[in-house]
Amino acid sequence: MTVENAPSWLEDLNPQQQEAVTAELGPVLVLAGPGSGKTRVLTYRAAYLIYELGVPPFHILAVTFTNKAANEMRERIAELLGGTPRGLTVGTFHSICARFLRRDGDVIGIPSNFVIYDDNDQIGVIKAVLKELDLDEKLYPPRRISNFISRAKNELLTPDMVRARIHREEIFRRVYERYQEKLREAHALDFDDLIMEVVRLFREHDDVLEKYQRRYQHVLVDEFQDTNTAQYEFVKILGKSHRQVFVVGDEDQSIYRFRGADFRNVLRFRKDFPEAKLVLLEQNYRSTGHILAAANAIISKNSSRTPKQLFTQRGEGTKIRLREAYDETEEADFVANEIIRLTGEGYRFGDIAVMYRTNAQSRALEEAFLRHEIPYQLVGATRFYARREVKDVLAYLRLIHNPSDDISFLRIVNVPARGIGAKTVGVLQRWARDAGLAILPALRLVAAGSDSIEPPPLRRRAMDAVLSFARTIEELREESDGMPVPELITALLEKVKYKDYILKDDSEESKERWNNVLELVNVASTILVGPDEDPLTAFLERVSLVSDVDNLRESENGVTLLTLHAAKGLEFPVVFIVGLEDGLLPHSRSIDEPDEMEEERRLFYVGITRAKDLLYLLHTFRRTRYGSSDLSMPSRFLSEIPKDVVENYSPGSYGRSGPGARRSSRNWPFEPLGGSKRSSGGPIPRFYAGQRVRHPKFGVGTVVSVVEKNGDQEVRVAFAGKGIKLFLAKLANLEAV
DNA sequence: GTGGCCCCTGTTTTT
DNA sequence: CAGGGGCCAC
Repeated sequence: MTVENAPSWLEDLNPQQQEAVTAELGPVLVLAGPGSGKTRVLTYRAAYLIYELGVPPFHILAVTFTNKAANEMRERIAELLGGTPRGLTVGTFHSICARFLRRDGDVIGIPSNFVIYDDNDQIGVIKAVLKELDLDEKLYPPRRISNFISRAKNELLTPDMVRARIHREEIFRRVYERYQEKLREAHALDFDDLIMEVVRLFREHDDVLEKYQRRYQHVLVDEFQDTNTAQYEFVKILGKSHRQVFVVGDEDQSIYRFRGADFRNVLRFRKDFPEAKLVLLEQNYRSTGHILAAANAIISKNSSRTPKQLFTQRGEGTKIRLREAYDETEEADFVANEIIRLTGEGYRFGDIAVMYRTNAQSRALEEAFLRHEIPYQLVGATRFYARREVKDVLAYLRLIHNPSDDISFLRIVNVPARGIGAKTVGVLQRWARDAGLAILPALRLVAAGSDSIEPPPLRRRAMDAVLSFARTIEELREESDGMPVPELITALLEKVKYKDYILKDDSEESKERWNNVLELVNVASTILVGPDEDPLTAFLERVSLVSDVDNLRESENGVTLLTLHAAKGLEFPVVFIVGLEDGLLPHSRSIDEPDEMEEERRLFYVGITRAKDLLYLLHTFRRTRYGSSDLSMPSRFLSEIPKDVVENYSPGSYGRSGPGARRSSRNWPFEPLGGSKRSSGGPIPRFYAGQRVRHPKFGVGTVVSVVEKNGDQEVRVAFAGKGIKLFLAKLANLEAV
């Protein structure tokens, strides 16, 4: 098949896109810049295989990283072909692997009703292990250990394969070992296991591997630069026999290093599939010229990349609007006011996104939006599924589904309170462990009067409470078989009197909690269950594997608030990026590591390239972090943007020229925003406690305290009748009297 | 065993 | 600033 006789529906692709879509069978690597039609190429390729080459959809596997991307791909393919092709598999790495394991995991000892442990569950298991091994959480922080374990698993390393170089790593390794046993006992897998275990399944069982290779003769992968070693291996093994592997990615948008992603998998791919056809997509259909120029300038500073030069035919467009606000409150206010102004120009709220480096930054924005009555939707942050009440209900469901799930057992054994305290729980844990069983299954044996197990050493009262709890779960389990999940949730809420527990006072917070529980019932009723799936299994799996962006409703007319990470793959006519300060972007944790710095730069690049028409870049003069306010420096990345694509922007109605307008910094190539009165330069006065000073507005006062900060002084001055005011020596026009 | 208070600490990004 | 752990009083 060549481009010349391509069917008409390929005509809306540019030559490079066509080249990729109609590439001969065999491995294909598409390196696609932002906005160059990456997803389009992927969906057209799938459609092309089916429609032109007559490949049965059954033989196609398309893999993405988020459910949202998977759904989009499925829909777009359906649009092209006029209906969803039967048997086509589209899903995330995690959901696909979970499915494989439910079906075939038994040969490597994975029960088909396994639960998926999330982050918090993992920490819970690690803490339990630390207690068991009598290790101090202070010395061996669970968070670190979980990262350690995750990193190992992403590299496909089992505990015995991890080589510890220092004592501490050896401890981590042992915790990993015991952690893994505990997961197995609980019939649980964590996120990383889903991938790693499938790879193990494929490696250890040729027959299973061959079955999947025969089924999936075409493998398509989106966002290939985000794969970690385990995911790469998954793709490689599956494609080994037929080599029909079509991957699309962009090294410049690799922003998940911290969770094991390695964009060098692109290079590895070229080595493992040397015959791979390489296609570069450089034409950008999204952004205007100025925005693209900034993006190109930023990313070209990175050393490890395949040079690409994006171009657009959209014209130069509006210059980038750069602004400094005094602090995060003013920054948010500026964004809000500007959004209102833009809606007057015909933009809709839904056209606009505000992006930031850390979730904590969303707060100031939310507050401003509430004040200005701007509708918004927040992606991520305090996620619905992380809410306590939601997790409680899910723990009940998980325990019903899988009685060995000790983490869920521990979570709810005393929720609502039923007189089973920490001591009792401790006894139960030790007792079950010695018996080599999970807690609930062990209790079941006791309840059944089995003589294969000694009852736990508990007092009568505690024992009764525990057995009653076990019976409750057992009854729910019996009643629930095959029951639709919403009904099951309702039944269990009733049975354990969860509503009374949540609504024990009638605060707003309680009501909101209860609403969340009801929302969960609602979610359960919207989940699609396949014909051969158990409803509860399906529900729990969908819920475990949702990502933040999955919940983004594009149809809704609200401003989108999201992290730069969550923004990847999206586009908006108007984008605000806030908090462009050293320490935030680039993040302070990355500044002394060159590789990390390159990743921060890519993150900025991803943000910039989300914008179609208007891009606003904001930073503050001072920012409150961890409760205290510090002076901030503009992000060093800002100085990498060519000056001629930036407009120093100050909208008419909002022309404040606060202290932030003045700055002398080598980071700072841009003209200050107008209005500065204070002459720059000249010696900055030094102050000391007890000194008498004069302020132009407050008059004469006494210095109460002086704190040295970032080369400046924070001066507290008491004024008679006006209280104590805080100033920065460099800015406030304080003079010694 | 429960609930409340206080201190302390650790603060990135997430399937 | 906020979540968690430790400690205390019921």
